[in-house]
Amino acid sequence: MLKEIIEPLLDWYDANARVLPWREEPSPYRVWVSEIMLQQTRVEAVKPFFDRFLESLPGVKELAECPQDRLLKLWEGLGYYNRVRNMQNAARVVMEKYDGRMPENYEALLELPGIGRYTAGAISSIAFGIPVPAVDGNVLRVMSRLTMDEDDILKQSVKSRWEREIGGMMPQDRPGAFNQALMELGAVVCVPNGTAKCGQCPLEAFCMAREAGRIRDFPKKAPKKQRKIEKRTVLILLAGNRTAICKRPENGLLAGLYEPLNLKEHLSREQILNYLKERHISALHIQEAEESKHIFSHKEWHMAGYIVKVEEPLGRETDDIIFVEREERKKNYPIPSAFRAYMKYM
DNA sequence: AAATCGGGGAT
DNA sequence: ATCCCAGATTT
Repeated sequence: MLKEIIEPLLDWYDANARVLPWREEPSPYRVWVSEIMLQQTRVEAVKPFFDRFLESLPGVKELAECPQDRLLKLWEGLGYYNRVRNMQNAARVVMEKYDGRMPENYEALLELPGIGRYTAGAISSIAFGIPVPAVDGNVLRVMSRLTMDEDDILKQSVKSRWEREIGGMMPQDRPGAFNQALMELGAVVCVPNGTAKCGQCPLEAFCMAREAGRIRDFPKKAPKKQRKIEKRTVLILLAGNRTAICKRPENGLLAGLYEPLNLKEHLSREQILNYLKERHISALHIQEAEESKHIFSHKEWHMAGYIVKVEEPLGRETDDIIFVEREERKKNYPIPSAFRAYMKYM
């Protein structure tokens, strides 16, 4: 019976829970921010961002009122930037609809932008003590191994089934600890890729995959499709001590962030000159920089870089291009990691 | 149901 | 190189 895992799991968690910034004082806002940051992102990656974010935006009101550039700058390098844009939209709803206080209710949390079933369950259980499940990738891996479940954990139907299963066995007195214990076990003991540390697992005696010596065979996952390769041409425009950056569109990849000129395909010097001429930018000199590859989850950019010295623009702007000094750029403009190779020129 | 959306660390 | 992460939203 699966319910037998509850007590040994909670005992293990009490003795082994990691000390994490968001566990010190699990207020609804702090739990919310941590859960959004932790979506598809490891604990170690989130650590440097969490305290800085909380210090800069200590509450729902500050988050709701924060200018977008400053908000994205706090998220710069974390990835999946719509997470923080959605969270700000949710903060504005919380201000207007709930008088600035997070709703103490799973269904109401689920309605907020950026909060899905997992995050609503995590906030409900950890911050409010509501006995609802929080099923993430860790939990699915642990459960699939415990029961040798052959189903593909990427399927929504399988996640729903485990939510129902776990929802029916929540310890009513410690739902937050139980959810975190399952995730913690998956994160530090029942780790992916067949390297599980079964000797340290409090559930070893209950684990069917362990008994069968088949930990490596679980969880089952459908193979993922190949990434698309996109050729890009990146132009580092230098005008005196200023460089050119452009704001990306409000939707889609890297929405709202800034970047150097980033053009489709690999362009010849002639094509580059034509492009600049059409935008009334006088190029004085073009120098090849290194090529660079950046891998996203579903596509790759193969970038050819050029350093282009241009005449000082009369005003500050040409079209949507802004010329800024290095220190101002570093302080105020969020730029994706994809351009890391070229930042030394800017 | 499938595609989109980042980045980095482990293997 | 491949995997995968305290997932959500859009198509």
